[in-house]
Amino acid sequence: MTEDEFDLGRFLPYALSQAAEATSMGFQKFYRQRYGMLRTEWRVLFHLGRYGEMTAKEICERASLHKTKVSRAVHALEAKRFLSRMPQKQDRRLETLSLTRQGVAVYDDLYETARSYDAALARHFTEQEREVLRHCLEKLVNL
Amino acid sequence: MTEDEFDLGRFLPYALSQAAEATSMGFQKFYRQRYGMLRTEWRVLFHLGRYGEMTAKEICERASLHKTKVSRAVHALEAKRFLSRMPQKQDRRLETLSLTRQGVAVYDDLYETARSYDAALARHFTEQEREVLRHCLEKLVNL
DNA sequence: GGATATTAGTTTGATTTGTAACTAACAACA
DNA sequence: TGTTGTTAGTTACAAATCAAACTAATATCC
Repeated sequence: MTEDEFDLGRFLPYALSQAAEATSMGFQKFYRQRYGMLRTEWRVLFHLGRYGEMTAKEICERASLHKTKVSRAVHALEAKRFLSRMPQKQDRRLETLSLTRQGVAVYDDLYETARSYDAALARHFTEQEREVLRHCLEKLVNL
Repeated sequence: MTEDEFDLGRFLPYALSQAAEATSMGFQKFYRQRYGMLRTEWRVLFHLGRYGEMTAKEICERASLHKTKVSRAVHALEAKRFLSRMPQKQDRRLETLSLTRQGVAVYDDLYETARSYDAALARHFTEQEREVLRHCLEKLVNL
């Protein structure tokens, strides 16, 4: 293959999708098998566990998720008793979402799982490679 | 944030998904708006345009796509008259797929578009960063 | 106060995806 | 030949996603 050949593997959106797919699938089985959760549910749970209680709106912004996705994830997490809602007095459109005791336990478990899953991935790269990778990905997201 | 803090942005599957999402959305509008194509259709079209005629099975393998996805994309591309099928004499389960003249024109257009889209992304990074990025993504896919 | 516009969140219907069962053709081997 | 197994591709049904319309509450402006 000459230097000039433009191949799918060199097309950044494709290469990123494939890598994202590969690594996400590996982690997905934890939250799916253990807790029957979907990807959006895991993200919402993570945000609440990591940053504390907040409204659905705030989750949308922080996680760059559409409000319908968040709405459904919140319902699903509520049905699993991982999350509870508390209407705000001063603005009854808003509800403060927070994890239940059980939700916190699930978060703790998945947090540690994510951490070691990530560490296992990181082991394939040098510190310098990780730096560059992180930097590139961040730049692409905020592009 | 301390060095020890493990954040979503540092979780590789998440960072990759976000970056993939961001870059894919940008390119998606070309094949969607111009040709009403879905992502899988674009990938199938690309494979046929780039590597020449082949069977659905071969596309599945090369593109790491499930056979139902390919089946549906092939039907869609056929409906758009971008692709035609030619049953094989020696094994009638197989059909050789190839792009029509129109399909080739679409491929040529999207190929050039992808090339310049990718070049635009690449401009944000140094040659060294691109190398590391490419290397890391490839490793993650074959992990 | 009352009309109009925003905002948070939900619901609905259409599109897309995933999973598993299915069909048709071929292969292997008694 | 006939039985059993495999393979390529399709179909059918359930699950998930997306966009747009909707509801209820608040804000704005006259």
